[in-house]
Amino acid sequence: MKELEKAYEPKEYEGNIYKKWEDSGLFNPDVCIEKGITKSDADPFCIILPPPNVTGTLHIGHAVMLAIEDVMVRYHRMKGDRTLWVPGTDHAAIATQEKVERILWNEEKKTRHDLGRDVFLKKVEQFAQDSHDRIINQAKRMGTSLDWSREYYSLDDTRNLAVKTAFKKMYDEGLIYRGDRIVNWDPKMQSNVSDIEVVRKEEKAPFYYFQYGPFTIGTSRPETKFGDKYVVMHPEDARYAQYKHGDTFECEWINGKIKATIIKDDAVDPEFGSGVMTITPWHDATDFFIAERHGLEKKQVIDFQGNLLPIAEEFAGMNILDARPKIVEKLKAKGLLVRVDEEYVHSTATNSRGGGLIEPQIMKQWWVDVKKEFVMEHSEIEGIKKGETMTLQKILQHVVRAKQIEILPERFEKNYFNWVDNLLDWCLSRQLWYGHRVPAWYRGEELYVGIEAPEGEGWEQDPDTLDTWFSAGMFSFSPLGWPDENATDLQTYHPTNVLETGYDILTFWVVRMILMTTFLRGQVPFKTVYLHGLVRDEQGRKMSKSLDNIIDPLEVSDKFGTDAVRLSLMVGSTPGNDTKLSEEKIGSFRNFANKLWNISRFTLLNIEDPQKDREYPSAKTLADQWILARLSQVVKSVTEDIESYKFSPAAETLRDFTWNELADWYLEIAKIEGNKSHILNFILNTILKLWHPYMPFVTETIWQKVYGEEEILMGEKWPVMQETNTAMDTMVIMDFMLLQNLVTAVRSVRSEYGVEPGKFVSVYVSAAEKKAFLEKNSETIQKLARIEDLVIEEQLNKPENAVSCVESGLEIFVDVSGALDVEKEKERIHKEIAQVEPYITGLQKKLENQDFVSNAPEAVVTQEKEKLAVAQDKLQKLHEQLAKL
RNA sequence: GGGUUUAUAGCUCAGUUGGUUAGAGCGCUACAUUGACAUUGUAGAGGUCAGAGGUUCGAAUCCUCUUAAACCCACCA
Repeated sequence: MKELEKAYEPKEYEGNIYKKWEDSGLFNPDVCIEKGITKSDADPFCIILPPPNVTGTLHIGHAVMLAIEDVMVRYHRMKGDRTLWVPGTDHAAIATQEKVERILWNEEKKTRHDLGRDVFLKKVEQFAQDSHDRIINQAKRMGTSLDWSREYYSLDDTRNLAVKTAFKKMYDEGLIYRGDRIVNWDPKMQSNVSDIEVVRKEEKAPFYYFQYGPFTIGTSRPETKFGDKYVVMHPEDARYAQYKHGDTFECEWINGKIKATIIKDDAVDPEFGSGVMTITPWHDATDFFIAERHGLEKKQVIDFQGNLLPIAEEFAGMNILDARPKIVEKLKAKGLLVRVDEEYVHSTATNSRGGGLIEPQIMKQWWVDVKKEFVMEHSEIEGIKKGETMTLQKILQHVVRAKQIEILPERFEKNYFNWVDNLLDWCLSRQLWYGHRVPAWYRGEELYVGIEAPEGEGWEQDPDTLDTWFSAGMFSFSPLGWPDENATDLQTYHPTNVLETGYDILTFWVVRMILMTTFLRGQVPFKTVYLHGLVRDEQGRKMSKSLDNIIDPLEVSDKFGTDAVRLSLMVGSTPGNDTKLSEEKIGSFRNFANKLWNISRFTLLNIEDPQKDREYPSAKTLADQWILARLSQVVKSVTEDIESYKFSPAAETLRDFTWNELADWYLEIAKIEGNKSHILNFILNTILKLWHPYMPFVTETIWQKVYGEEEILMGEKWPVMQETNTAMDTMVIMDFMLLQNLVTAVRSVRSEYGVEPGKFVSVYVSAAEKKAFLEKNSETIQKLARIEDLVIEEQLNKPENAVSCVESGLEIFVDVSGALDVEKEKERIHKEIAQVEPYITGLQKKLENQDFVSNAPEAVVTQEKEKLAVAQDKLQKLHEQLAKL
């Protein structure tokens, strides 16, 4: 006979199990088809793993993503779908380059410019490779059933071809243009960054009011004011009605007299400050757009290092932060400083990577025009026809509004539309070195955009690289073989089924994926977006190095087992909401994994000849009928929950069934009734399959111990839902509940009277019409409740020295042999009466209410009547018992 | 300034379209333990569902307002 060790030790098995999965080839759907596990014409199910950045290691957030996706993938594979989960990593241009630059500075006090582009890139590549290897190992440790044969890197040759092809196609269509626009320049990083990469931080800074001709203007940035020669106010502002748009005046300013022009524009908030401002179009986005609207001159004041240009005269060459107080000093000396608000709070823009202070600059950059019209060349999108005129923005709005893409939870659609409805052109180019080069070449005034360098001498490639999200925008199809439109994977698996990712990158990534995919392929990238929440520490704080509250997924996997970690990340969390994680929580799932192990251990000791494919077992006893009825309900409910992305409820249903019903009741009864080999085999077989997506290691380990090492659970078929007689099941479940209630009632009395757990008692039951039923199950009841003599009659009198109670319509008398305490009993019965009486009164009132009786559905009224009858019966019996004391 | 979310037992959370005497896990209390499992079992205590109104025969659930916390967006000169 096979036997399991006493406790489940994850460390002993996890490594081998993963290797066995890998060796089996079953992560690859083609192998599943070859081996006959999946039918070649089965429905495809595909998820592209959101590729982790090669900036370091996987954190707990990655673990959530891996766990949820692995549940879906393992479920669909077992269900028989042609299931593909594609792994990859992302070069994360700015994040990776910043990290390597920081290391370079800390270790060698060198900048990237000291090394030069080629040498620096070699260093980044090495760093990326190391990170990649670490990440892959970590992902494997989490038990992920990713098809490693299809792994991609966002910067590899195939993806580079995809990027160049996409860029050219969008350029040829006029959707990509090169132009001078204001960008977020990071002088520290020496690159522009996109709006979403900028974080704003609140800061208290002096706010200065200066006299500017007849006006008072306010600013927290005096150093930008050298070139200011336009003064802007709201056209409706009555205070300044006397000034006309285009009027000019002379006034004294920082470095002498200037000529200023009056501009009326409704971008000015009359409530703010004096309602008048001067503008610096080169270094402020709002000002830039005002200048654009009125065709005003723009002048650069600050250079790309963050120092003042010659326009600042005596301040030229100074860093802006050093110059600021000196400029204020000078204006004060000239009598132009009106007042200073020292309590002013505003927010400053910094680069989310590296923390550099953003200085807006006007620069020539590459952009995606989201509002330009173009003709759809190809469309499989419902509601958009081939040949129809669209804009990128309109497509983005359409596909979600028309439910071509479902966002879960639904409320994030609001975020999506908030973003998409206010969409601005997308700045593609970065002055970074690590990334896809812009596929553009220049020769004098000539510009060429293409896949390869143009023919002829003297062409120079654009030194800039592309925003990481440009390549990431193609991740639903570039990992499947695009631009080869005939690639089998692309044909089979696109559009993919689910994009599962954190809600924090909805706008970063999801929007860009939809944009790129709909334009380039005329398809949506995925049908469903499932957004998980962030994992926080037990106090709800973000995990960070400085708080030292980081839970490392591998560390806790070592300690508690990977299955426990996976479960703890899924149970108790709902899509779009953050979850709190603690080691205690993980520990409780470690306990559960061990429980499942011991359930299996017990089962194994009680079955002869374990076989995995047996016909549906027949039930011999009530308990058998009950557990099978419950099992099929559980199969149904778990299947439906997983299908509808309710991963936590599915696991909770399973856990409650496994622990509270199977282990606590059925296995105990199996010990009494005996001879349950076939049915135990069937139940074990089914729950191992049901648990497999959540806890792949422990279930696979048990499976191989039970059925042999050549067997692989991950390739098994998902349990089928049995055709059941619902009415019968309900009756069986009700009957079993009566048995449970009786047993629990007796145990409760025993506990209350301090009857020693080992001691047997006598119990008398007035069972009315349930007499025959209870007699049939008397042995089970006796053993479960430690009853020596169990007397069951339709109606019997309370024996001497017995404690009585009423449960499910039964009157139960427990002989506590002399320990009966009449006062205590009176008190107990009074307490119960006090509980039932208001309940009855409530129900009576409800049923006397004509509005209720006429308005409520009949079923509800009937139900309430039944409740009342049961409660009244109970009350009556309680009174009788009281009288007999 | 606009928007979103959260508020249910000491803690972490369930509670599907309004109809349960409001549930689970952890923790807590008492008792038990060499027979699958102390990573356990049995029994139990613990909640005016943030507050105030309203709709309804009926509200934890729908509406309005208030309070508290978290987050996102915005052209805070």
